[in-house]
Amino acid sequence: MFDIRWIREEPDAFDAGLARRGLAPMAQTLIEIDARRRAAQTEAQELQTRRNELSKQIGQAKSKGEDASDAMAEVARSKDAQAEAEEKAKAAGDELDAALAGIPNIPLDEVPDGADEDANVEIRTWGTPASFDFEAKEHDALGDGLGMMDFETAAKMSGARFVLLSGPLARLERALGDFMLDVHTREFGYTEVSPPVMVRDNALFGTGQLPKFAEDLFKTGDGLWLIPTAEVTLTNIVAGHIVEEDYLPRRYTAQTLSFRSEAGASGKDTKGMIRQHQFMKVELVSVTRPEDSAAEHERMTECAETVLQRLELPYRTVVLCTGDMGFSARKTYDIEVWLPGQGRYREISSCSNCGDFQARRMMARYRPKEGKGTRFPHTLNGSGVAVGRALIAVMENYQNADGSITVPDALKPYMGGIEVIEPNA
RNA sequence: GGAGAGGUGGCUGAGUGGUUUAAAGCGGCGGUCUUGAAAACCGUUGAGGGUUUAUAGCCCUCCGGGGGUUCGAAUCCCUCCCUCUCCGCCA
Repeated sequence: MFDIRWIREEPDAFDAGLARRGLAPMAQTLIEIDARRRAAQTEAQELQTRRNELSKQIGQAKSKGEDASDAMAEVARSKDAQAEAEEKAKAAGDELDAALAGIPNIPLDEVPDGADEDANVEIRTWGTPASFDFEAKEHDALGDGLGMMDFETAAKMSGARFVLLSGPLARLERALGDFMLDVHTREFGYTEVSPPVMVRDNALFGTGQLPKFAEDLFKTGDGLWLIPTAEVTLTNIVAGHIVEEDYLPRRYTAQTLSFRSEAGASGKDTKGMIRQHQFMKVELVSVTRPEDSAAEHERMTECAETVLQRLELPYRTVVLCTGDMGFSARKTYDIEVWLPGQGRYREISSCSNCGDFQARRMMARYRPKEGKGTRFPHTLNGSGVAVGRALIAVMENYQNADGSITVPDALKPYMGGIEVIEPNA
């Protein structure tokens, strides 16, 4: 959400930012609505000032037993005009808010321009894709061979895009989540959180999923939404609060299920568990002072990369171009893990700096040590990492010729003595 | 689901229609004292918006959200939301 005062002062910069997102200029329209709003508001306020004076006079006159009918008559006459001005101001304000709520964040200068993922820029790679002396299989073939990844049974009760894991493979998913939480809490200072996974409209408005992306979400009969990512709940921890500057930075992590309707993805990744309606994810959220968010963004991305390094999974990190970034982000790094079965890199984490875009929407503020008033902090979120996709990556990278999966060293403490996952007899 | 009690400034918490501008405490900030710190004492300290070159003034709004009564509402009425307590049900 943008500050209309900033748009008023820098309309060209605002429109230039929109253009990089492929959007038409809006500054002039917004400024016109805002001008209407302010004119009506000023008028209403002036009438209110007069009314306040008169009410005071009436009170004084009455207490002395004097006649106040002239003042009362004047108040009565101005009532309609004031109500009309107030109504106009509110209508224009609502119109302005609705327009602003649908405008995405503007990319930082260093973000590469581009229409889609083909214009993303690789900034580093880590590890070397292993070469197998047999034909590497995809995770769903491996899972089927193990007898521990069952799409049919899941489909019977839930439909497409669900899976049922069992035995050591189910445990491997649990081990991955535990391992990731341990890394982030013990080594990187994140506070572990166990948040709700159902939220109200206002929480999703705060992080930017609403009002524009309702179709990507699941909604319950009671009007609650299932979170598409724990970014929603972790970021909304600070919603509506004014905190002291010393409180920042805040760093939260949580392992939760995420729910996505995948409305726009029909026909995409229909095979396997790459794209599910429900998946486990460890999420990282940071709330920082504005001047710290760029460094925090790098740090957060390193936290996510550390998970893959410990698991010895080759990956590359890319910076998303303007056309591939999410609604609330001003800059995003994607981490893509190497999948030998698919023979390509696939997204396993996305780390975004949202600037003050979300903080404004959820009225999260802090009180600076120096100077007056309050400021909006910056919010960042990143997967640290997607547990479901990490499971896939481990399976494909640690597969053996006989279809078994070697447990990565980093996960052995979490697997209760299981070192190799063997097919069910 | 039934009954009841509440939602007040960064936090706790007074205040039931008019001597406007919400008491007090805590916290924060400044100062006195001290070699320094703590304690004590004194002072100060809300948010959003309009106007404006202005983080100066002046003005408006804000006591959960919305609506109403009144010349005037934290205070009265309606409605919605939320929190808490007891009962019922229940992982």
